[in-house]
Amino acid sequence: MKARKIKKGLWRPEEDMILKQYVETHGEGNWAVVSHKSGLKRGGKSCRLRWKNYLRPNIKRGGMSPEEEDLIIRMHKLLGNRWSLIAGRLPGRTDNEVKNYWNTHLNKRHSLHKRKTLAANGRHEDENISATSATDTATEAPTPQSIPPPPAIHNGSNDSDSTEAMMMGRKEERLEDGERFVYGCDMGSPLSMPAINYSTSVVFDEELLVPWLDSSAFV
DNA sequence: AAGCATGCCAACCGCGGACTT
DNA sequence: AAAGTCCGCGGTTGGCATGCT
Repeated sequence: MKARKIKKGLWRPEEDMILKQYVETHGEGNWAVVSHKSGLKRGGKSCRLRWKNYLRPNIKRGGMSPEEEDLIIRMHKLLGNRWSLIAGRLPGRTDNEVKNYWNTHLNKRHSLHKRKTLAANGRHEDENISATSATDTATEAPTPQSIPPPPAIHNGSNDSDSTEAMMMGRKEERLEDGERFVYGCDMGSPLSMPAINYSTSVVFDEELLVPWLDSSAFV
């Protein structure tokens, strides 16, 4: 069969217009078909990315507000590099934007703060980390009262959480019993179990956390 | 003014999971 | 059940803009 030549690199305004018009007319989904039928010489993945990150309605561009920044920091502390999950809590922001913002602004700031804190406390950085997680760069203490409590009772019928539940349940973050996550974290969140020292770790049930994250209370 | 270094961000790549045949 | 395809994710790279020497 004849392989189409795939164009790469920056998108031109004409290409944006074509893709936008096509998606608005035919809808999202099946990006391989979109790229073919719209006449764009782009791969399906490229079309999808461009639409999702730039052309979609309600995309928010520009600098992050302090509130957004704070939310990113706190979410990253909880979730690690789950950019799509974090972006889901920031209306109009994309995972790519959140990821870039973290890598260019917050990550640097945090490692600096981390070094200062460790030097001041004179303790080992891995101390009190109870389980493997992707939160290796997150150490700064957020404002405890700003995080809403998780739901008290698990709603078992909430199947809209399946995607996040699947992601949250990735094996590398599961403990031996497969039931709970324990993240090294020094935040004083209501998530913490009463018996646990707030300054050392946060413990929560996956089944509780996922619907909680999915609730609008966090936005 | 020119060359180099650094910062930033858009886009690509590879992988894994879900879905379809 | 197996193979193929699609989709979405996180990591990484390329290139432009800006600052510094």
